[in-house]
Amino acid sequence: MGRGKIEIKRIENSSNRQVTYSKRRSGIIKKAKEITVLCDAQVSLVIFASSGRMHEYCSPSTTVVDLLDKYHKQSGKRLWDAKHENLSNEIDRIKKENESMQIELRHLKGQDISSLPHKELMAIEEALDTGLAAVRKKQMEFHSMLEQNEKILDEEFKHLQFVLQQQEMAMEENAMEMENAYHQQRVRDYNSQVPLAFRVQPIQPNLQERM
Amino acid sequence: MGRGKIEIKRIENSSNRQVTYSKRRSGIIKKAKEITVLCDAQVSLVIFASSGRMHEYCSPSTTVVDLLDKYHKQSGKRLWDAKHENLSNEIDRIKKENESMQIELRHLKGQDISSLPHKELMAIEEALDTGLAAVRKKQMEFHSMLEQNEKILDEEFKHLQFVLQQQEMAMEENAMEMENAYHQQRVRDYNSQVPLAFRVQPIQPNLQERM
DNA sequence: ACCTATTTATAACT
DNA sequence: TAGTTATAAATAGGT
Repeated sequence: MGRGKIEIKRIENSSNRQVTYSKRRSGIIKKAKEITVLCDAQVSLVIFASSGRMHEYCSPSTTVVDLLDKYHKQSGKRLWDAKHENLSNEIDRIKKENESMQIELRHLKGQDISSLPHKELMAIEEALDTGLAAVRKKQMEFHSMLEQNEKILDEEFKHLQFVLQQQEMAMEENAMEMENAYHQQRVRDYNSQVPLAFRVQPIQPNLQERM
Repeated sequence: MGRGKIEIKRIENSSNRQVTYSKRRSGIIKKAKEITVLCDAQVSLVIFASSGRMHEYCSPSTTVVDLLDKYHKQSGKRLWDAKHENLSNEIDRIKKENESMQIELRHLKGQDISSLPHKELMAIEEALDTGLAAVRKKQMEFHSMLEQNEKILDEEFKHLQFVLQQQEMAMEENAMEMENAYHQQRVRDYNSQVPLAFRVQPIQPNLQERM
């Protein structure tokens, strides 16, 4: 299309070739843009001139990498290196695992079970029963542990109370003894002035030894 | 270029769009071929239709991978690495998700609950209770459906039995009538030779009518 | 899929 | 490298 028809073969004249290259390049890119808009297609186009200069076009809302990823999947060619492929496979694998776990979780929570075959329902019920039993057992253990703790604390408390009481008594006795000592001195002082027949006898003479 | 000018915007008519897509796609690919020959350029062209179908062109003596490698180098964009990194991140993300789901599943199954705080145990117990209730409800529904089915089948069976019985009776009656007819003929034959006083009277003369 | 009027791309030229 | 134009090529709409 032009002033003259040309054969499709390498243009020997280098400057002609260069001119044709840029004109046709922009033509192709224009057409690529048009087909993306008209037919909502996605296009990845990379052109290298013989000089090595590169031009690219990629339809909007995507990237060359994305398109090449799709290309990779569809063509089955090993565009990406092995590592890459491994990663992709791993992702797929994990995603599947994820999904099945999600389903299992939902089932255990009683969701999405409407269309389940009876056998599976039974299995789920059994799993739930088992789980519940285990959890309740744990709860019981926890509970009895609490009780145990309480018992121990209680005993400890009683023991402390006892010790405290003893200490108090000891102090009291001490005080009493001091008092006694003081008092007996006074008694002695007094007795020395009072006849023996009038002296008061203690009811429990050895009280301090017994406590 | 055509019978009419068209605006460059999405073609709403789907079949028109499809037709235009194939025409223009082959046009672009043709031009890509031409520019490679005329200007010895290298072209990598990948086109995806909105349907997902893919077409590609790659200039001869090279491959999409080679061109992408060049593209990769020239564009300076670290597409490869970026992609790689994305994949790795995705894997990490999913793995974490996976792990937490796995833990949750184990807990619901009553495993690894020893070191759980009491509050979480309670939550798990509640979840299990809820799930169990839902599953049991479903089971009940299933069961009552079975019963219903059984009832219906039972009734159907009884009905069939009844019909069968009727048919059998009808056949029996038929046979008896034939027998009777035959027998009476003989009786008549015989009676014609025997005096009236010796004839046998049937005990229930109208038996066939009553059945 | 083919046809063709018309639009578009572009070869040669400036 | 850019603009012009005659012409080839692509293609929109129809069959």
